[in-house]
Order: sequence, then structure tokens, then C-alpha cells
Amino acid sequence: MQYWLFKSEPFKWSWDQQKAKGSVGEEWDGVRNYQARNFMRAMKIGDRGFFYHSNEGLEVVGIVEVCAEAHPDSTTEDPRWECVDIKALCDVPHPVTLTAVKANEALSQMSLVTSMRLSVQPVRLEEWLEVCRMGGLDGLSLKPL
DNA sequence: GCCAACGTTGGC
DNA sequence: GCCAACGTTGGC
Repeated sequence: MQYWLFKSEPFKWSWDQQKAKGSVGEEWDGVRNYQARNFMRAMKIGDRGFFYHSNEGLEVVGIVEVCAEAHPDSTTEDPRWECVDIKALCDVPHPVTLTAVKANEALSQMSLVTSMRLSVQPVRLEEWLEVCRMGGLDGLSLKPL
């Protein structure tokens, strides 16, 4: 299983909207960046990810799971762009802010810090566990600490 | 709202 | 294939 991070501006697509979709999930459409697309192509059903609010909030607010692998992005005719579907799994009890991530030496290599503008990012297992811990979750069981 | 970082486009 | 112009992202 691989871990990822999905950025969304909450006034465009918020965690509340994602949760409202429940287990049906929703297309992660609108990505127009090759690097981000390539990461989505690499995703498998069952992979997990952080849901991050950019621009406003600037924090990891939820945990999602990939529920459909890469397919054409329905919001464009351009065949270059593909996307996965993701569904909300649970809240992060204590949202983890960008400030807190930057302040944590163990997370200094995280793409969130090093590749600011990348909207879909891979997350290393150690980073996954650490951010979950900071948020009040066990990273493997996703049970509250 | 500003602006730095950086990805993309297009002329040459 | 270079690089200037331009557009977008996203932190502040």
C-alpha cells in the first residue's frame, strides 16, 4: 500500500463536501499537471491519502482512500488528463497544520514542504505515521490515540 | 491581495 | 532545443 496527499482549496472542494459523498467517493478531477497525474496513474485501489486544505486552512483535515484507479478526467476532452476517485475514511481529530509540519524535523523531506506547488504528492510511510500521530490517529489502524 | 516559485507555451 | 512570456498555485 502506498500513501499520498491530496490538496484542495476548501472553497472549491472541501473536506465536508468530500465526506458528504460517503463511500461512493468522488473524482479527483481538474489536475492539469503531469507530475501530479503520473502519481495518480500509480495509485492502486486501497491506497490511502491525506486530504489537505490549501490556501485557506493550510492543514491536513482528513484521511481518504483510493476507490477507483486512473481513468479519463470527465471535466475535459483532453485525453492527457486522468484522475482517480477517492472516498473519505475518517477525520483527523486534531488537524495538522502546515506550520506544525514545517516545525517537525522528521518531516523536513515531505513534499508538502519541499514541493509546495505539487497538488498530488507521495507520502513516505514514516511521514504517514508521524502526521497521523500528530493528528491523534494511529496511522495503521486509523483509530484515535 | 501580493508575489515568489515554478510549470507551460510558443516564437525563433 | 532554448528561453522569454505568461499563467497558476499557494503561502503569507
